[in-house]
Amino acid sequence: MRPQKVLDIEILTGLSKIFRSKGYEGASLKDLSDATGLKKASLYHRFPDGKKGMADAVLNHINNWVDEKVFFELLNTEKTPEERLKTGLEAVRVLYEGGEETCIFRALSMQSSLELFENQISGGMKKWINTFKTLGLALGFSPTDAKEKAYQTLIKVQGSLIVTKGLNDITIFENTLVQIENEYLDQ
Amino acid sequence: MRPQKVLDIEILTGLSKIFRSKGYEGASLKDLSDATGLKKASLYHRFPDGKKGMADAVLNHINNWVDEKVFFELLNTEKTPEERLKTGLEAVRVLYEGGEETCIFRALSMQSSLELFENQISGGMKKWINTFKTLGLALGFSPTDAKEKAYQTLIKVQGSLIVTKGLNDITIFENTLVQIENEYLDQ
DNA sequence: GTCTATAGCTAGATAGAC
DNA sequence: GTCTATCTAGCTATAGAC
Repeated sequence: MRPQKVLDIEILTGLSKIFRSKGYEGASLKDLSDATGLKKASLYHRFPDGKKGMADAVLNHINNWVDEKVFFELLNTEKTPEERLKTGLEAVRVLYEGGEETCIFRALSMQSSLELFENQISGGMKKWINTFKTLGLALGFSPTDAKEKAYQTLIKVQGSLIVTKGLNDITIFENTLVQIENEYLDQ
Repeated sequence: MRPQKVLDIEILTGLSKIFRSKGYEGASLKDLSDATGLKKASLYHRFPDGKKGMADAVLNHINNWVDEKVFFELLNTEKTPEERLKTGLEAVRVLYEGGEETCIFRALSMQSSLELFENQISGGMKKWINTFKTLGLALGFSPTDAKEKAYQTLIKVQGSLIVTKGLNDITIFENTLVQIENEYLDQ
């Protein structure tokens, strides 16, 4: 077999950059080709299902990253709940590059693309909520409060990313992360 | 002059439905034509700047609606601040059809379209924040708290709309509105 | 596995009749 | 003011050489 000119991880990084910034409809195969360094036909060789397959791969890649970096930290029982919160939110900061990057869920959840990716998006959001709920319980919240706090955490992260983009001000994202941490610890 | 087959308001309603659900790149002229009942060439007669002009008109239309229905209520000094909050949030509920509709800011703020509409989007968000800050002051918040509360209100509305779509559950939006109201009154 | 070349289609936009 | 017909460019996707 001929060696891969571009590594899988590099391809996923390039595809991710385009889908997250332009959305599904806004991402053209030319964009995806330029960002990966592979010609269109080569992308189709790697992803026989075409653009849909590329976005699926990006969603899985990011969901896996979040599993390993964010959720693993939040659930790592070798640390105190307070430490878990801190390192988990630090991973969230990295995931969104301090507010510079959008969320892939947001980028792929306009009507037409939401139909294609609803399982991965709703699954990812549910896992997010369940994980933060678990952390809330470890911090002493009641089940009801922990669940509500988890929803609010997801809502605030998503909302702050939107407002950060709209006002072109990454301090909004950063302030929100700090506020989330304080609210978990303040109770 | 030949009479308009379709009224301006009906056109704006149709265009708005498409742009809000599909985003700028995802909205085709065929979509826009079908939704308004006007053929493509007729749309170009009404909007000489084409698709960009149509989205501009939708943004202005919605910004005006929000001015008249949401901000007017929030600032209406003939009522108590508590009443203003209640009726203002009720208008927000109508704006997003209880969580069924997306926000036009969100729909038009992917990278490529954000460049086209950044002034209207950032202007609209700033006005939102200033108006809620004014209400917070009327409710007795300190300037710092009122400003922070206003940011959080915008963030929560935007975030709850994203999560509502992702989980296909409009109770998330509704719960968020109720929570916003309670937090303004609880202090 | 990657490429050039191209198919087939739809996009946004325009010309000109009525 | 609205329409049919059409233009060009770009789109997603595929064929087949290397």
